Amino acid sequence: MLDRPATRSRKETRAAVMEGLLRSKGAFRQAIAHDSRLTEASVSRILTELRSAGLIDESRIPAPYFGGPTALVSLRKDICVAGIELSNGRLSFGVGDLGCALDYVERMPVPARLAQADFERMARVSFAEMIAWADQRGRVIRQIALSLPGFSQSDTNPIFPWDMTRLRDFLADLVKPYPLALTNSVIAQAAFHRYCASDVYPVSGDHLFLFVAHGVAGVVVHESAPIETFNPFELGHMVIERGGALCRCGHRGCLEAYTSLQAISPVIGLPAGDILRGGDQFVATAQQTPEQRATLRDRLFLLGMGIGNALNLQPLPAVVISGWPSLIPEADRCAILDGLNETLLGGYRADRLPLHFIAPSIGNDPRAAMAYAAYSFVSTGGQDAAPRLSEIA
Amino acid sequence: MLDRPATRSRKETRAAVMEGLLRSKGAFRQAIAHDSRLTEASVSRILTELRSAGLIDESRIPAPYFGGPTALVSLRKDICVAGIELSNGRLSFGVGDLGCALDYVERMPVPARLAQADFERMARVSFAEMIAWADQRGRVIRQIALSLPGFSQSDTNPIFPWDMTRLRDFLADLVKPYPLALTNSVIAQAAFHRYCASDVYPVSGDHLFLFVAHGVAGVVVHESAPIETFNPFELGHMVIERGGALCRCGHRGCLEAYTSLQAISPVIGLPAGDILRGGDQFVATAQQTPEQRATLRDRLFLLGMGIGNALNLQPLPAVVISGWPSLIPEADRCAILDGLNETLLGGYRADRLPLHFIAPSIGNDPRAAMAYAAYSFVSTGGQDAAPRLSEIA
DNA sequence: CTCTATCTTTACACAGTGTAATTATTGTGC
DNA sequence: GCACAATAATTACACTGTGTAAAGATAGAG
Repeated sequence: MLDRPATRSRKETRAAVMEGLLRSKGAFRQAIAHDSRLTEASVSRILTELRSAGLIDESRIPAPYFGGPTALVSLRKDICVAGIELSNGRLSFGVGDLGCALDYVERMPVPARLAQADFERMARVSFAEMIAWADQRGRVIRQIALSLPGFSQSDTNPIFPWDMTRLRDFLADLVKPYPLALTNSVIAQAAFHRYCASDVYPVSGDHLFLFVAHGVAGVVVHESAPIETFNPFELGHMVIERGGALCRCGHRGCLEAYTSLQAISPVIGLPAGDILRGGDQFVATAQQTPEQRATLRDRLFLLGMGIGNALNLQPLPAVVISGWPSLIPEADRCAILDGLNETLLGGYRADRLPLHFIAPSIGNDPRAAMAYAAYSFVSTGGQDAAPRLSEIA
Repeated sequence: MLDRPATRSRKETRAAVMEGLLRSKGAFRQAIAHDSRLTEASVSRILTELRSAGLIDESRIPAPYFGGPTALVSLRKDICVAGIELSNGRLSFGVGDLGCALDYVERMPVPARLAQADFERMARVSFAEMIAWADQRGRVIRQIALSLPGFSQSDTNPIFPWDMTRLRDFLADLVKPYPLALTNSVIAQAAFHRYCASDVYPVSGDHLFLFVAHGVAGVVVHESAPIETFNPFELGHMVIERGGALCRCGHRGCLEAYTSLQAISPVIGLPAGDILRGGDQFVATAQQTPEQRATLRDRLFLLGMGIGNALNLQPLPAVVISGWPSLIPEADRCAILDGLNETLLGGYRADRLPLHFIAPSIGNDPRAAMAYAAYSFVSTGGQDAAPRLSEIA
């Protein structure tokens, strides 16, 4: 849109360069200049700043061609971020570097309806342990991120009906003096896919990302937009069957009442908590009765309807689905396409709407939150989070 | 979000100042500085530029208080824009100033399914007439806007299934050398309400704007966002009744199949084209049978469901509805609330979601397109559109 | 007609970045 | 091992946009 990019503040430019490095996991100056829309002269200035701030590494490598570049610029591996994640029945704490390494992790099972007071109690203990671990090793946590299912700026969380003011106060007190970013689980997953698992992610352009688990959460991924601007939404509470099945939200006919883990648990014949645990193995549909398989297909059809309705409001060229549908054999999974075909304006056509299934990122927690922390850190240009220990040195 | 506003290009700054003047219809320097986030010194510089470009008027008025300002700054009334609008069964051409005055207008009835070739034929003639009118009076059209129902950047128009490349080529050739902006009817209406009828508009913050006529179109109005970034969507093709009534799009159960003008025409007992024509008078429901009224209420209930589903994906603090539901007595209209209550997560509560009905802006055409043209003009900072006639003088 | 409160403009400084000239780096050929 | 060449990386300079602060203009009060 911008004919000539408007000048940015130094912080914004640093953030742009660092964000590019986070995405690419190391780049030559030419590529940096291109990605961040700067001249190489400006890149040089910015890198000089980042170098003296101890934020980048310049590893000498043999030149790729005659006279070519020899310094591969990357974010320093010893920059440390932490993630806290509440998802899929677990509360997880983790510490690692900007490259998604997980050097410390603690995971605890929590009930599906975790009370705010219980969360606070657990968080207080585990957070202290995590900080103690980092302090013992002299590792300075530069940014912390907490991801919550259902979180949004509007502070009305359908998953965890907590008092958000109280939560913010609690967290501010808890993490002080560390900078904290609060975000939605789906956005954190988007950050994970963008910054940590970008090489295995099936789509590169704009798309709809859906996570089907206890709820049906979605986010519109705009490739060029900053992750923090993404609008997460709960597709699960779209009413697709007037007067239909009772949902935990009190309404009837919500998508979630048909397609959440709880709803399909009896159909698949596994406890809700175990369905995703199996890793990226296919759910064994062979042992299901034809009736059960038909039911499963109908549920997937409804999911397709919900996706189609969502895409009618927000047309997008691709869809990525994570969660239990990814574990279903394709023969059954394609019921989603039928649902899409009956709702998506103009009908579903595989060539116009690529549909990708990726393994539910269970067992990765809290790496999604850590990826968001890494993003938050680079977004500040590495300036807000003062390295407290190194100040002493 | 921005701690300190990043510096803008001069064009952007000019655009910001002019956009503020278009919204406020005249302001003192203090207010301009505040609205456009500039110091008064910078405002002075920008106004000096705009003055020498012949874009603003500074009317001397008595100071409102001791030592107060005496120059009210406003956009010049003789700046001329044109709008072309295709909506509600009419193709309209209009010329006027930035203040929404309508100095020239031609309106022609068109069939609901206007063929692209027919549009081209009519447009060619009417456009020439409009230009002739302006030329005779020495009025220089600085910007033209065309608004189309269903238009979107994705170039898949469910209302007018035209070849968009052909349309763009046709228009580029037709309007040459005038600058042309192409937009969606709902966005044009949003521009109309923001810039021309802002004083009678019921909401000032972010909200969902819906227009229920031949289709059910919506747009999310972000108060602080530029209008061109708005994403219009066709709510009408959300499937709310699986296997329900057949819609013109080929699917079953679309909202439009229940709530479009065509769908309610037999219920109200008026031809579809006449329902909105009556102005802002209530549709006489007294002469309807109880069965008809019940049907109407059910249709409004479905509309409420569609709105609730849309708001679940994109939570917003208010809704504004324009179109035929605004003409229905409140006793029946409130069926929308019931539909909302059964879909909106957390249920409908009047204090949390103000719902406003405004008269369908029929008979205003093409003022919405002209408002968008005015917006497009100020967005360029008044620089792209060269005043051709005055160059001679 | 002068004074004064306030608006309005102008002079100056500074941040950010592109252009172009300068300096550094490293593999190649002898 | 050394000069050369090809390209990378840095630096000097200029320009844009805007804030600060001082100077200038305006109009009502007395």
